[in-house]
Amino acid sequence: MFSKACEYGIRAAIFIACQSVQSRKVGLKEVAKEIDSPESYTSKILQKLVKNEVVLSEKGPTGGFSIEQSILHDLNLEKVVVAIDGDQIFKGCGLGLKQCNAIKPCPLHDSFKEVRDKLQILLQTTTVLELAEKIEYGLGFLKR
Amino acid sequence: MFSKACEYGIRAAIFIACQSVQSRKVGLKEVAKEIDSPESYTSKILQKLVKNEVVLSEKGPTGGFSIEQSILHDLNLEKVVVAIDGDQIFKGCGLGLKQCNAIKPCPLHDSFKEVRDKLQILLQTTTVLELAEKIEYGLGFLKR
DNA sequence: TTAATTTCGGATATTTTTGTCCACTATTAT
DNA sequence: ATAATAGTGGACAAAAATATCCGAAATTAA
Repeated sequence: MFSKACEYGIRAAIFIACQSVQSRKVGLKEVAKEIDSPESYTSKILQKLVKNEVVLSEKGPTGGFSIEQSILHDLNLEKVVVAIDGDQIFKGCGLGLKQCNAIKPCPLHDSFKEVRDKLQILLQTTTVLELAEKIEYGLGFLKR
Repeated sequence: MFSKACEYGIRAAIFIACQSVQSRKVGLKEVAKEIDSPESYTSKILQKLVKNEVVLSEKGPTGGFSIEQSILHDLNLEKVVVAIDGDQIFKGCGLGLKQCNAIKPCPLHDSFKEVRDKLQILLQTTTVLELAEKIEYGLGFLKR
């Protein structure tokens, strides 16, 4: 469904959020360890999230990644996904046609659109903060 | 959502079905042309469909691909997708955890499962034949 | 039987995705 | 100032997905 990069990106965002609610910054090593992802690759993905202003980064000792409170309070999963994978997952044709719309649809267009839209709404209405809280309460896990 | 291979595979199955309802076999070249896919790669995908008994192939002149009537009448998209991409799309964790279930779920588990299940039901309840008919009636297209 | 045609299967090539490495810059504490 | 620390950015490597090629096997028609 999502690319590996996107999966790591979502997990990372949730973990950073967990720490940010406690005003703690986290380093790359800790992120990679806690979400069980390859460190160097995770670094690239975090850079994307920084560029897209989802995550904040600070260099130097005492540096690390965090999510600003103002951002954290309306950061949904869609923003994270789009920052990494783009929006093709919401717009692309299920059967891979370059163009596919109501006027000239693939034979699966209508019903596939329903699933796609449901996914998009799920991502729009799910916040990173809410998932971070699940982790805190031990109701969800980021590895294994 | 689906791999490129799977997209080609579904389109190919639909096109072959179109011809099979008229008791016509089709060659690789025609399939690739009509669904706008790379010929050699399509050949590999068709081999998979043959191995999985979705499609029938005959060698030699007058040979080609077809779908048996008996199979055509209860061939849903799920079978085609599983033949090519396997069932990970229905079972895999949205956030990429190796194991993710109700007992130890990722924080997105429940809501993601809904979307995944909706997709699976869509594929189970959609038949290749029904899509082929859409093509016949000009209500759907396999290229562009 | 021979020639033509069509799929099969293995080897190979290309492209994209995933993953690693390292020198560089910024920042902090001493 | 200096040394240590942490993210950045670019080059590179490995793996997977996508795509091509070609000889072999099967089948048909002449």
